[in-house]
Amino acid sequence: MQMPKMTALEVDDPLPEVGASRTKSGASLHGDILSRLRDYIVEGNLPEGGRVPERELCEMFGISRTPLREALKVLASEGLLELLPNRGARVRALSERDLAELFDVMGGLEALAGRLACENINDEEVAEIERLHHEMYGHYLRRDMHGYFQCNQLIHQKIVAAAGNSALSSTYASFAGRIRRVRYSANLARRRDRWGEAMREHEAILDALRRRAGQELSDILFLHLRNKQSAAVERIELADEAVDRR
Amino acid sequence: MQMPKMTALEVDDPLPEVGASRTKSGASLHGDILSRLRDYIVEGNLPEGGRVPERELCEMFGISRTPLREALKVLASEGLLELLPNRGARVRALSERDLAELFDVMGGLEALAGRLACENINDEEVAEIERLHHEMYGHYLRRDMHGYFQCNQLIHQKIVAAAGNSALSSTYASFAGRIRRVRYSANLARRRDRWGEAMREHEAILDALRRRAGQELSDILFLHLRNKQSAAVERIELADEAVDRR
DNA sequence: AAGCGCAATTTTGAATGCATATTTTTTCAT
DNA sequence: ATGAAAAAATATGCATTCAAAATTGCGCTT
Repeated sequence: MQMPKMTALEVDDPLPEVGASRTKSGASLHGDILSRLRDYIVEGNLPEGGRVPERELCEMFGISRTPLREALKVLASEGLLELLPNRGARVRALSERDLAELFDVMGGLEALAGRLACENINDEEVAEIERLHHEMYGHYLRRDMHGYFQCNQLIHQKIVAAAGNSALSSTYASFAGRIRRVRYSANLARRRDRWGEAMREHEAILDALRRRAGQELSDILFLHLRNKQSAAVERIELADEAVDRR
Repeated sequence: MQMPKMTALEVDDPLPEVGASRTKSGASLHGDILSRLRDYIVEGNLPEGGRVPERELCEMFGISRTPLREALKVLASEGLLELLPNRGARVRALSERDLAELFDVMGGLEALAGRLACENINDEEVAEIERLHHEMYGHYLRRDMHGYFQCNQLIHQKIVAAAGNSALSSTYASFAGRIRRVRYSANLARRRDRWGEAMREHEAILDALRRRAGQELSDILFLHLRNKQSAAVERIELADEAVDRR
């Protein structure tokens, strides 16, 4: 019923095709499957440390094992999965330490982004970030966590984009994805006293950016991420105690 | 001796098995092929921008196309290759700008490494780097480019290792590989006047490390890489004029 | 009834096969 | 002879197949 007849024009849609809607309009089938599977995992649809069901996924995406397995190897090299010899792929479980490491790397990448952004950014881009900053401040005052979070992410993304370095951008995106998977299960940085602190850090970020003070911005961003890290790791610890671990 | 023969006892060795000697003792065939192929490409055995001969490589490694193609996808995601739809893989040609971007990211990663190293490094590790530094200085005085280069690399590697962050280490290694491929064709940073400057920068690096001045070290390292970048890019420009490009 | 061993089933890793797309070669008209 | 068109050869992408490993199920022993 949903086994794709190998070649010829097959138009039947095997299943609702998970993630088919917002897929980065696929070039090749491989690339298509890759991003769809990545999204599927990042969004936490597979249990932490759980086996990756090759057969099911093939049926879900309506493809054979070959392109799926190619995607698995790539996702493993990205750090989202781990491959056990003769035992297939698992969703990589992140220890507290792993998470701390990832945050530090994110911090390093953002620090770099900040420095480069100061070299390259133009006034409009700064104005745009400024706008987002004030919008975020509004959310902060209204205690709108969700809106705040969204602006926050956007600001960080804008800074990375303003760095104008594609190698940096893609590396950053990859790490963001790895961390995001965790974020889905345990929503981060909800500590009340952390919030005000974060807001103040963002003031400093904007200020340094306005002055194009690259080195300073670099430093603030790293420390900002360090603080995010502490908040996040605390959060995970709590979550780990509530649920059970591994 | 170390090739786990897959199916029936097929003992015939199609070809000398490139890179079989120093392979990272293969866990799976996939991982084995992956690192062997990566080394093969990084060492510049395939022409820049040239087609990757699937068939030949299969014969060379004595495997079928499936694991090879898996490796190709991974190497493409690492940025070493690019995949053209229906036209296979090409060795990714790095423009001047690409190279500058890669150096900047390396700089950002080393800056991070320096900062983290200052938090974690112990006295023995500092002593080891100090030893390497002095050895390197000896090479500098004797104008021994090769020895200098080797010590230099080792120092940078030691700093990254001292950061004690595995995510950082593997990302760093990946970028180093991408840049190294270029380094093989055009040996970098041979400008005479640059050499003394680099040596002075290394003095500052060691000094900051001794004082565990993370922020300072971070900054020095980024700028150090920036200067390396300029030297390298100049070098490439010259090489590009001599040969022909793309 | 719990533990153990062995066969059946499932899953994994990799080779092979096949249809399509691309590249090269040949043919033919100008 | 030159260039376009057609045909052959080749390469690519993906499906399928197959052998080995792992997992499961079942009967047997204790």
